Amino acid sequence: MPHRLVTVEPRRAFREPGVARDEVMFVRSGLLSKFKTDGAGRRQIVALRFPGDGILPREGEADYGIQAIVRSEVLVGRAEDFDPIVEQNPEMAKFFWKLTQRHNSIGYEWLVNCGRRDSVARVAHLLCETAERSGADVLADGLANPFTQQQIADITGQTSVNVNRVFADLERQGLIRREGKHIFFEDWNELRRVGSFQPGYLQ
Amino acid sequence: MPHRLVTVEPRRAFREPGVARDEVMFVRSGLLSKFKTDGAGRRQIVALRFPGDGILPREGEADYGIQAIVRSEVLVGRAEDFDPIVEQNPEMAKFFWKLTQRHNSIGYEWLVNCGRRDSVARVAHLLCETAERSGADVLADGLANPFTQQQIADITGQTSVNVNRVFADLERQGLIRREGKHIFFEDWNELRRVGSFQPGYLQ
DNA sequence: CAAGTATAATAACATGGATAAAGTTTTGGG
DNA sequence: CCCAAAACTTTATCCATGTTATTATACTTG
Repeated sequence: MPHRLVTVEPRRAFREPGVARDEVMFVRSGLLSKFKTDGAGRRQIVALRFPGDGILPREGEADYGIQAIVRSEVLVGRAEDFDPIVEQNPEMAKFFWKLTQRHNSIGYEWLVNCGRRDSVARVAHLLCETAERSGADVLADGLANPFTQQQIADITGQTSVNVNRVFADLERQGLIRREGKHIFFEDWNELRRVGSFQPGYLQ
Repeated sequence: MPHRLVTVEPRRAFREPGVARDEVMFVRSGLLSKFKTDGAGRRQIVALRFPGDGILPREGEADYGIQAIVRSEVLVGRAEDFDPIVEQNPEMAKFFWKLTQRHNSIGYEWLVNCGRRDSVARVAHLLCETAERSGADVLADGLANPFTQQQIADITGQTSVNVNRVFADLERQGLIRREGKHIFFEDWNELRRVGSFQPGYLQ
């Protein structure tokens, strides 16, 4: 399938919401976010795309924008090239179907996170999920936290001020330890408990 | 495709979360909800299924439960019968693909709703979305509100006490009028504005 | 029809996070 | 290497929403 490799820098939106798009994207390295804004312009990050994840085409204009969390390499192809491949290849179709279902499950869990958990639990849950999805051996090496506190706020539906408080809290409780942007999990089990993180939804 | 017609009563869970399922369902009439619970047992409704919507099978156990909002007629088939039909029929595949994308978009919008809007806006937004999805001529006839206030709380991530306050508020502001469970939209445009409801995401 | 249960409405009180403002540290582009 | 911009941190204040409780009303079901 014809495609080009694009390096996406964080800090500027890579794709704006509300613009017609007919692209397929695959994350090769880095981390992308999908975001929307409410009427008053406040941003909500609605999904993350790790390496191996794709951003599949939509008919009409996409209602979300795309922004890199860290510098990312993205393979970009055209929907018209992608669609027939999936149509003619049942294994492909199945693969993307499962991927979409996985993203769906994560979306449901995020809704529970925003709707029903307090701020500490939300951040704890996000840290656990990110640790799992990043594929690193977090117990040994910790997590190279890719997010700014504002981004964590945009994911968990809070303000950056409160995220800062929550981090201080988690550290004071001895659940995490921070060295710069690196996070070590001092008490993984307790962090999971606090965030009521049950990784089953990641399948 | 072989299937059976099931009448689902509200008030009891139709399917519990965390149980293996290999069913496809199609809503013929009524209204279903998908729900999850956080660690502390607090419920979050993560999706609604109106007539014409389907609930497609997942591999492994479903992490969500299903409960009817109102008495519903549901066609239930088996995943093993459904899958080959979709695989062999590109138009079918395309139809379900689009349906899934629509549900996805709605999920993103719900996340914005829970994460970034205040309680009045959340309820206003839900009312607008429900009015649109129900397909009724809401300007003329209003909406036969299918939800309890507790269910609205479970959708919008609040408590039922606060939902009650919000309804009183919307009524006092002259945006809606209630007669029993029926809601008349006295100022649809203002309600849309308050909920920052942009129906584009419904496609 | 009676009894039990869910829903709705309202009140009083508690509190988690928002908001605002300002200072400090880190980052990255030129 | 330096400077400007971004990110982080902290404090003070306040209000929107949670919590808990009570009562009235309307369903459901035996």
